[in-house]
Amino acid sequence: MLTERQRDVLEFIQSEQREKGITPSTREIQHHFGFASQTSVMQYLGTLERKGFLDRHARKARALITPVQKVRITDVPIYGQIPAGMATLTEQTIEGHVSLDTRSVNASKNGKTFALRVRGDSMIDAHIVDGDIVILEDRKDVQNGDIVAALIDGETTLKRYVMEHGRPYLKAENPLFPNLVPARELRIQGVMVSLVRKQPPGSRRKRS
Amino acid sequence: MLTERQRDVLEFIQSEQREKGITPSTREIQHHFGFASQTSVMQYLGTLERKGFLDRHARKARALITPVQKVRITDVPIYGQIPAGMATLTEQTIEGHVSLDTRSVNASKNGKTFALRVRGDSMIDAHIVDGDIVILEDRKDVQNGDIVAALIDGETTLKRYVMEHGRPYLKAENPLFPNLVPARELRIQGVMVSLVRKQPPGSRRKRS
DNA sequence: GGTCATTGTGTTCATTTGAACTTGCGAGCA
DNA sequence: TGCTCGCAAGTTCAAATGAACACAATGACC
Repeated sequence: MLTERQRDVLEFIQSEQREKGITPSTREIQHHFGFASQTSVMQYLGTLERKGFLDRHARKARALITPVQKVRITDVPIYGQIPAGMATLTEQTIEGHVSLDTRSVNASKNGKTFALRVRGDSMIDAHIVDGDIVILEDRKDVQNGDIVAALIDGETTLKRYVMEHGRPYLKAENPLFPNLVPARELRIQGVMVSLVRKQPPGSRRKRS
Repeated sequence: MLTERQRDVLEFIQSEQREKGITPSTREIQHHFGFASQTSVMQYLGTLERKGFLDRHARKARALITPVQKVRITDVPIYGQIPAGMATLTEQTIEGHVSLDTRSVNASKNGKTFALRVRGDSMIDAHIVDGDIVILEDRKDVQNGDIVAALIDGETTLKRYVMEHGRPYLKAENPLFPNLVPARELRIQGVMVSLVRKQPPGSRRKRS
């Protein structure tokens, strides 16, 4: 898709953005590669834009936008507890944010992505422990075996969604916790797509 | 710390960065607030910089750096395998990147941060499974009980660092794996600070 | 009353910066 | 052979942009 040289230019732009926090100007790119003219740079930028690796704001300074900042990084709100409906999610219930790049999250564009802080060890056998932050997506197509956040008795719990004999139930991944068979409807708030765990150095984590 | 007006300016800059991907110029800030002169903007920028809410690259266009992009988000390289010395880490051995915000990672500024993809189930009892990405920091102060990446026989392995009777050894968190007592020196490449797991929906993950 | 930080206006300047035009070279292709 | 495409040099322009200088109003604090 890109020639080697074109990739070099793109990577230089991205690394400058990461390291200095600002986009390089055409002349800075020129000098880095030792070009005697800016025209070369202009051509690379034009090509990269045409191929979709770059967005430019015409006539503005340092106005290059690479997928690094535009597509990849998502700011995900962490909720302590999810109330009844997704509609009632407000800024108030947000505990904090995690920023992750889209690829490491597997997030699709359509669904709303959010995060929950895990409390308790009911999913310990799925290697999800107390304090972990699970990233979920509000999607419709729940599949058998997915780990989901569901609303049971006004509380949000994380369980595995299991379909058996045509009827779904929620399975805790810990023999000490009971499975939940929904009385009427099952309200799925999100499907787990990713997990983030802080590991404070120096504090030994208990083993199960 | 900041006056209301100063906060307004800072928030405008940050929201432009998030939405458009580029930093506003002084004139854009000026027009947004309806100032008749750029000098007002210059004063705000000066104040914000003095108070530490902003970094500026003098004489460069759109070169404002706010904590949004500078402090919070770190781009962490993922290595498949770490060769002998940290010095030999090059772009070539990088498998990809994860972007995380500094807070969720607990990363300190001094140490180099990097990531490793976990292979095998030797840390299963610490709830680290095959395919997980562990974020590590290259630091000197390894403490008893930390999970570390260490170099053993030319291979990088993830183990728990345990100090016993004044002598350190590496403990696998899986009864099926042996502990490693270093013959001579123990080469710690990094201390685990965080973990990221992708959970592909629809594919049921095996339990231990 | 005096000092200081904050918030402004009005104006001017030098630099930075994106962009356009022309020319040249070599590789691959019909 | 002629054609396109990637890569690059050389030159020039106009717009975008940060920065400086002088002046002024307001409110807090002593």
